[in-house]
Amino acid sequence: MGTKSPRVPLSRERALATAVALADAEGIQALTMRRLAAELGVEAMSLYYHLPGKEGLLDGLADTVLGEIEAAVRRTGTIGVDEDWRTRLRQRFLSAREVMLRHPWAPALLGSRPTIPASVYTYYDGIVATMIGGGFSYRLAHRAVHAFGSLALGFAQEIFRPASAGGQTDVEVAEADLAAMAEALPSLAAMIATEAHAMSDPTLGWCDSQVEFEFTLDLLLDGLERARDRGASPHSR
Amino acid sequence: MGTKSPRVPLSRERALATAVALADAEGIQALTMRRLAAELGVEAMSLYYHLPGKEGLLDGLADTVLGEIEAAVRRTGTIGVDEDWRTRLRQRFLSAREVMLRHPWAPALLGSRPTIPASVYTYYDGIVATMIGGGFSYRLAHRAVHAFGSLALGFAQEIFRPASAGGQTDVEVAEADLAAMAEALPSLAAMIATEAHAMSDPTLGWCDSQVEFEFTLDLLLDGLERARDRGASPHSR
DNA sequence: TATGGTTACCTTACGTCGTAAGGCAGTACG
DNA sequence: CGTACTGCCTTACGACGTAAGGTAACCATA
Repeated sequence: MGTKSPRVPLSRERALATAVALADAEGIQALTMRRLAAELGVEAMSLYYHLPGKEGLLDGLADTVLGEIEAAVRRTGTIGVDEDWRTRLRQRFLSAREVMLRHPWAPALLGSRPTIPASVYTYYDGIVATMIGGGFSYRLAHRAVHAFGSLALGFAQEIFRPASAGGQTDVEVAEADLAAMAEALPSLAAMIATEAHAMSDPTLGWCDSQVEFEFTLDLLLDGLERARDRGASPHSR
Repeated sequence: MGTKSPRVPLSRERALATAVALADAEGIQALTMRRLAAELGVEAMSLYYHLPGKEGLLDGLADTVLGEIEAAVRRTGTIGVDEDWRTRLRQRFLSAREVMLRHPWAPALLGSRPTIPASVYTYYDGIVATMIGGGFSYRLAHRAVHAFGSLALGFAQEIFRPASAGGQTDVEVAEADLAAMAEALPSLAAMIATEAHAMSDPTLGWCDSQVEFEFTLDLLLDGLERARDRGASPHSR
């Protein structure tokens, strides 16, 4: 023992791991630069050599959580590869939920990032890939992504936001470097390309969130009505 | 002319209205006590005579937004009274969405309140009442409330939260003063009473969020599968 | 008309936050 | 043997929420 002098020399990874632990233990509001530094046996300003600032720390937290989710998905996924789309999606969402229950602050954090983290796109790429593999059209996969909403990652405000309130971000990401994302996010890129191409009115952008909202609404109302007429649970087949 | 001396003497209502306008115009992060006071031609500490503090201000904002929603619901609702449950729910959700689009900060605000505002319960009471009137069981109405999730008010983290992470709030509200809420929220109270009574394992509380989550998941997957097999939109009938 | 209390606003100040600016030891390499 | 760089530290600034207490206007009562 001898807790003086940083034997482990402090790094972005160590800082992020400690930040996750601190947020888990005492809530996200306890996660301040000074407090995190103290937890690491260090002064606040030292963190700035490994993190670009508080916002950068939060972005790193978001990526860390998404990484946990991907790891959990892969873990349960390896048991039965080549499952059908339905069990694959179920595994994905249930794994995500498990991780989110471990980190109750994570959904709000993801929803509060001013720009959507790349790891979130990766996550959605997996969803779209699964659906395309399950025989869904790109259009329906797109609608499904909206319909899942908060089931997927526990937050959902973006459904209400018309693509970052100004035709920025989403649309720009899509149109500007669609080619660049094609390799990292093949399914998502293909979906966006297809949807943008099929758009009747291109002035609206490739995604009319009002239409998606109503689609989801009808999907749920239909399902509930059917459940009412049958008696209890879903599982139509 | 003559901007000096408060001709309008400042009040909770004026403060809240100005706060909404400020958040709309410059984002929720611009809403500080000093800034809001300046907007009202007053010093920061003067606000404390009409509001209990920053948290109280945010609670007031939440209630204000919910009030706007209820007003919008009533406005569209008066056109065709005695509609069926489906159009009534559609009107409700679309009205809520309209209001949320006017106040993009509102979903995150609602999701961040440490205790759920009473006006939110009122809103959900209306949903349950409509569903019961539409021939749904209390059980199914309960599941529907979970399934709607972020469709209803644009936020959804509570689905991931096991009743405020400790068996507090929700359950306590339910069991402690269930009788007290019965008059203000008759449908919600009846639903909770019924569900709590039908609970097989009372140690879990009256609501197992994992079960609700999986119900919603299957509801969506069923609906999407049906949409895939048919070709396009929902509307089964 | 004088007086004491209440109301509504203000001033000052404290502790906490994120972080800019710069200091100062070690280590690495010419 | 410098000397430049790295990694951590100290100090300080402005903005935040708000506790404590001051002050001026109003208003009922004597």
